[in-house]
Amino acid sequence: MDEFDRKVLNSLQRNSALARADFAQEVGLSESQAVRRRQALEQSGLIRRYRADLDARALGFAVTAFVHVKLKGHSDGNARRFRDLVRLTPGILEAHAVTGDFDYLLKVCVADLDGLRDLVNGVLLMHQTVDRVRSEIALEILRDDHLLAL
Amino acid sequence: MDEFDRKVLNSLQRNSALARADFAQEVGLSESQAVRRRQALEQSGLIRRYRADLDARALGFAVTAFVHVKLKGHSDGNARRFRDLVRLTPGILEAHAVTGDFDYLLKVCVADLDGLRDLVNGVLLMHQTVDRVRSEIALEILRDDHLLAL
DNA sequence: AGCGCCATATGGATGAATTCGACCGGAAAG
DNA sequence: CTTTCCGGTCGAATTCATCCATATGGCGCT
Repeated sequence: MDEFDRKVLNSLQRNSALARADFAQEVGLSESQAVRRRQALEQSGLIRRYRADLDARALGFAVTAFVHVKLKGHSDGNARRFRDLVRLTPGILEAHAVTGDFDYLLKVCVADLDGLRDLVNGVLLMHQTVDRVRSEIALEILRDDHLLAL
Repeated sequence: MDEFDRKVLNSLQRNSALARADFAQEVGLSESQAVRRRQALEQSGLIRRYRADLDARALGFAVTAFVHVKLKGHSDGNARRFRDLVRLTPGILEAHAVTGDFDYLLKVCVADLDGLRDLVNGVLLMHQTVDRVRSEIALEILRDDHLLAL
């Protein structure tokens, strides 16, 4: 992990669709070497995958919200069941176990407030493991680039 | 936006590095048509960009946290200055204006707790516009695929 | 409904450009 | 001196951009 690897990762996390020549120039290496670096980083697992970043708003997902969740008990079984719920429920973009008054923080993206209600009241609160939730609706996205500060 | 477009977007948001042939098969169209659909969706802006998803943990970013921020006043100037701060500060992956007791919710990713302290105490709380913050540290990532439920 | 007509969608083909994978000789580092 | 890193080359595979012929789906008209 030297400066070139960082430049490779930085270039790819910003735009993985660059032509080889442009990519190599951005990295500051020859094509062959820049690509070798990239392949090594893919092989090592530091690059998890390549994905398309979609415009949620334009696709009709008007509501992004952050939902805090507190479980009823804290048994292993409850945690496992909630984990399965989170993994299988569409519309959940991220889910983290967090410190603080709540147990989990979910980032969700749905079509409208009805969708949020269905998710919160219909899915989360209906689940046996869930005690209570608190939702915060995203009014505006100031930044959403997921860029690691390499 | 028919079912094929949805399949194209779904395939790409999961894995944008598929070979053309595999991509077309996943979509259920011929190569030429599947690619035409993809190009149209790129052109329309529904596909914002292609990016590499990096393994933050393996890269030494051990701490992910969610930081609620409340501004001192709610003048336009304050909001604008805070927006600039957020845009320019490395380590902030997302920033949203949200409903609730706080004004903003930031997702940050830093090397360690010192890095979080530097960001919260050194950057955010030092800023003129910021009244108070509340940090929640991610103890575990249950889900992080950012998959829209197309 | 039946019929022609048009715009669009589709699958396939083509040659050009790009990417890939492997290789090579030289430079740099240990 | 040996290992690793680098830049460049080569042919093969893939992707790209374009074209073509057909198929499909409305749409107006009878």
